[in-house]
Amino acid sequence: METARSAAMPAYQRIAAAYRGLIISGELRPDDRLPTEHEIADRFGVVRQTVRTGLGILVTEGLIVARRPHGYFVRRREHMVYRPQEKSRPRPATPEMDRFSQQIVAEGRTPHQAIEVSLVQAAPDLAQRLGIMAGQTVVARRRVRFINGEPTNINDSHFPIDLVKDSEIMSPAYLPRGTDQVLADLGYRQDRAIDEIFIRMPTPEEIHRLSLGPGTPVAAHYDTGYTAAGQPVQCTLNVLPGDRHKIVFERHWQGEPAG
Amino acid sequence: METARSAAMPAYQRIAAAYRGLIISGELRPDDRLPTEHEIADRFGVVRQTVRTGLGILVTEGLIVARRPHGYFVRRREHMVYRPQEKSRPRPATPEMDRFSQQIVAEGRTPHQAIEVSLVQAAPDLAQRLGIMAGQTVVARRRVRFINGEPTNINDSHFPIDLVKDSEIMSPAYLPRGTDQVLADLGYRQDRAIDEIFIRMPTPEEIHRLSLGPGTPVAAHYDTGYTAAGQPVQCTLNVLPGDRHKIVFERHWQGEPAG
DNA sequence: TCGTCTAGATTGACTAGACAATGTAGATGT
DNA sequence: ACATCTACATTGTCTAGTCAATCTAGACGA
Repeated sequence: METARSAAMPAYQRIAAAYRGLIISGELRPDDRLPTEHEIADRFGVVRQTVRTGLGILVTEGLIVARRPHGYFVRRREHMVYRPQEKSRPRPATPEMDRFSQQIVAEGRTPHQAIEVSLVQAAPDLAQRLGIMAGQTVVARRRVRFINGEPTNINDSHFPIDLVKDSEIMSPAYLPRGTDQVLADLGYRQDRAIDEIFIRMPTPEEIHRLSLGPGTPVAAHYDTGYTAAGQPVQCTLNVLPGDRHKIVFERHWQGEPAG
Repeated sequence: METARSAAMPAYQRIAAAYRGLIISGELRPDDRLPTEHEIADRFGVVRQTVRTGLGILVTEGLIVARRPHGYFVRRREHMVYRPQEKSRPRPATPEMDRFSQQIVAEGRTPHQAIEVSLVQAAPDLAQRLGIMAGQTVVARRRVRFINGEPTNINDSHFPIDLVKDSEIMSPAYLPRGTDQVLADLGYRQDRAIDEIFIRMPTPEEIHRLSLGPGTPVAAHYDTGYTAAGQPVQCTLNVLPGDRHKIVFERHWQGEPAG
């Protein structure tokens, strides 16, 4: 268990570096157990608290998890593919499922979602994207999507209330047509969207809704849809935990043809 | 921002929640100073170590930074816009600058980059994307991009050595044409790319190259380019610190025209 | 056999200190 | 006036414990 720069680094960092190395090199594999805090403390000649500080780093890096009273285990991660581009393709003709559910079923897994509709005051970030004043009322369709019973991502759609009041969008029921089609039928067909993705640590609310462990960063994906006239008509915030997703899209070259 | 569950929550979480609330609500603004650990300890009736645990959470969430011996400060963040789509547009006719530098100069800031070329053995993730065996040699053009003297992102391009040996790509000099054009001139014109974005905490190497503070997640953006024949010819890993970037792209609807 | 209870191992939270490291501001000396 | 030094406040690292919470495996009992 060599430690590189041993002398210069504080003990807790040496401990973190040692086990990080074992994990990255593959010597410790997913679901493998680390020694107990007491054992590590003895090996490195420090007290338990120092070990905790070191392992705490690896926990916040998302490399290990603590399971009391079993010990620390190397974390396993598998990524669901998230394709923002798919949203602007015509929806396949299976009106009883949205794209998310279709993809999950195609992967042989079981989707589930709970929709909740509420009226909220637009936070500044949302208001700016929807072109309204902060604090104005918007309709929020908030949902957490589950795969095999586990919360996987957040999908909160927001609409200016003037556009959708009295429409189906106000109903917490699942809309087979999709909200984009409902908006189109109301005369607000979208033909352009701007996607913005921020990388950050989750808020406590997000941690709660997604049952996130510590050390899990998220991507916050704002999808703002515009009509041909340039009016923003919806803004959806997708929150994707980093340990459960990869974002994938494809590009084809514009300009002179290949040859 | 009520603290809810106050009684049930451990003290260090109450402390974190309290100051998190002050920051999110805007009561504490960027660059504002928090009370000292001792003061907070007195206010909450705990010892300093408990305060440190609580503030440590906010540090790893990226909300505050500690500056010794001045105290804790609310972190300021501004995002550089990262547009993966731009890469597949024809390059504007300013051969002395790449797209990154062009964008930065247009924003009135000063770009800088240091390129380093080396031969490395392909790690499994890279090998898979380039369609070669893990451990085979690839050419790596590694660079850290700076804005106003501060490291901002990592851009490491990788090429199978057979394709580029003896070409300009082996030179650590800046290539005005761009590596894509060099590849095209060698007969490997790309016409398609797959983008994959992972959200995770940075490795120690990335922390070092980018001088990242604690609590900064990154987006790891793999850009793999293919020829018309479907052969992967380059794989670039961009590492974007979450506190300095937002990823932006735009979609236009396919399917029936708007109306 | 089957359920229940208990002891034990392990992580979680916290106390009460000590000393080190690091900038700053003020004191000091020339 | 200027440079240098020093005291100090603050965070960083670490020790040495205590008690709580949680889950398991094995003992025990009906």
